[in-house]
Parts: sequence; structure tokens; C-alpha cells
Amino acid sequence: MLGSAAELLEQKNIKPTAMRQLVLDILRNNPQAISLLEIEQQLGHVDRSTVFRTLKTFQENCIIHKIDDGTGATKFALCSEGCSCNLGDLHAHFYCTKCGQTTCLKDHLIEQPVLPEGFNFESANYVIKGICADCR
Amino acid sequence: MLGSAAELLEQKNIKPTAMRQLVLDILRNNPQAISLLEIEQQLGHVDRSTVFRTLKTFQENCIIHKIDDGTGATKFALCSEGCSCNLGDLHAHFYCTKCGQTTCLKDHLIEQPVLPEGFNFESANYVIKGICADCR
DNA sequence: AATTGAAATGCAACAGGATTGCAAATTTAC
DNA sequence: GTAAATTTGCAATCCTGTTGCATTTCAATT
Ligand SMILES: [Mn+2]
Ligand SMILES: [Mn+2]
Ligand SMILES: [Zn+2]
Ligand SMILES: [Zn+2]
Repeated sequence: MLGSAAELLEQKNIKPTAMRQLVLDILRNNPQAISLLEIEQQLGHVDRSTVFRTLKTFQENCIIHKIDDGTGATKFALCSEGCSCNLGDLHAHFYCTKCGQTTCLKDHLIEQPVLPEGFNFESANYVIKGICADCR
Repeated sequence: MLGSAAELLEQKNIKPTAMRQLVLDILRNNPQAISLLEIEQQLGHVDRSTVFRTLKTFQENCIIHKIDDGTGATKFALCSEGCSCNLGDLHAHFYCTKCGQTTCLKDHLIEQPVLPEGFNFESANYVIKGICADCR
């Protein structure tokens, strides 16, 4: 893993502002996917829209990917090194119905699906729901 | 397929009120998954919360299943005859990024996933995104 | 160092969807 | 027919995401 958040940002040609470094640090330190609200709370007194736009920038540059786990609040997780956010990087996610945590299942890659004639694949969101190991 | 909506409801031990029959008819006549708002609009002057609770009842009784296609608005589609909403009935869905339609891919069944040690499977939401046959 | 233009931020407001409390109406049970 | 339970309608609220705009920050240029 790269050293500082600033280094990672510069490597992607993103100006490493204070806010961006803080948000990225949270994402890096968090093993699970987290929501905008959770980031906001971990940071304390920050502006929601700034964090929102920060996350948008990160997504556009494939630093993080988003997961729609069905809770209504989009979750975000760090991309792996070398990720290009294409098929081959896409993986399933696990949502624990007990603790509400959302986990990247990096080993569970999403394969090119067989679709009806005329349908064209672009991307996918695969969320598996159940009870996680910590909650049993 | 069963005859009237009323019959289908009675078979599931649900009181076939006027509203429930109307909502069920819309769901049966619609080949694609639809949102609460779309149902509301097709019905004209109905109350959103009543439709909302109707859909909740239908879900609880496995008459319909819900799909979170990432648009922010939950979609609903009729369950197949004999559906128990368990593994074996679960299937993927397709969201067209051009026309916004969400389609049941009934042939694309969701298999029991291989999960990390200690994780327990309950259900899944698998949405494939791309361009549908009508939009090419 | 001052100027200036671009980028980022903070604040406030708004949009859209989901959800609830509660009273009125309808249905069912006795 | 009366009482209890269910369903409905209406209004209000919550929650998340998103945008407009003024202000600030930053970096390049003179
Ligand atoms: Mn992930
Ligand atoms: Mn379906
Ligand atoms: Zn858990
Ligand atoms: Zn389409």
C-alpha cells in the first residue's frame, strides 16, 4: 500500500487538500464500506456537501467504488491497488442484516453475465445479504 | 395464471379490498418492474401511503418481490406462480441505463454464493446494468 | 508582492422517496 | 346492532442526496 493519503492523491493527479486527505484516511482505515453520514460523523464538524463532492471526485478517479446495499444510504469502499473499476475488478458485497455492516467480497468476482439477445452489459451491483461472521 | 386479482389475494389469505385489487392488476399487467410512483400515477388519485402499505403486504406474502436497481426508487415485480421468495426463486434483474426500465431476468437464477467462513446467506439483490434490447 | 483566474469549500436551500402518527371509514366478529 | 379490528386517507416528518451561489483558498503570472 502507498504511504500517505497525499501521495496516493497526487499519484492520481488530484490536489491533496486537507479535506481530501482526511476523508481518504478514514476510507483507508476502515475495513468495511461506509456511508457519507458515517464519514461525516467520524470527521466531526465538516460540511456534508464537501464530503459528498470529495467522494464524487474519488469515484471518478477510481479511488473508491460505491455500493448500493439496499439500506437507502450508499456505501463507499476503497478500491484495490491497480483497480480500473471495470469487469475484472467488480466484486460482490455482503450486507449483514444484523449489524448493518457492508463488506467487500473481493474474492467473489462478478463474471460477465449471460443476457437475453440484444442486451448489453455495462456494470453490476451484487449484494448478498445475511449474517456476518462477527454476528453469529 | 389465476383468474382475477381477487382470487389470487384470497388464495393467499389477504382481504381483497378494492385498492389491493387495483394495485395487483397493475402489477400483473406490467411486464416490467415498476415503482410506487408509477403505480400511483397509473391509478390516478390514490394515496401514496395506502399504496405503500399495500406493496408491503404483498411483499410479506410473496406476491411481489422488490428490486433495488440503484435509481433511488425501489421497483416491484410480480412473483412467479409457486414462488416462495427463497433461493431457487431469486433471480437477477436488469436495469437499462438508457430507458430506465428494470426487467426480471427469471432465467438468471442466483446460486448459493460461496462466502467467507462464518458468513450466513439469506438473500441477494443482483442488478445488472446496461442497455436493453429495445434501446439498441 | 500584487493581480488574477481556477479550484475547492461552506452554507443554505431544495428534491425525491420512504415512512409514520393519527383520525376517519370500512369491515368483521359477536 | 354494537364493539373490535382492519384498512384507508391525510398530513407531517425523516433521511439521503444534490444543487446554487457566495466566499475562500491556492497557484500561476506579471
Ligand atoms: Mn467492494
Ligand atoms: Mn424479478
Ligand atoms: Zn454483522
Ligand atoms: Zn432500455
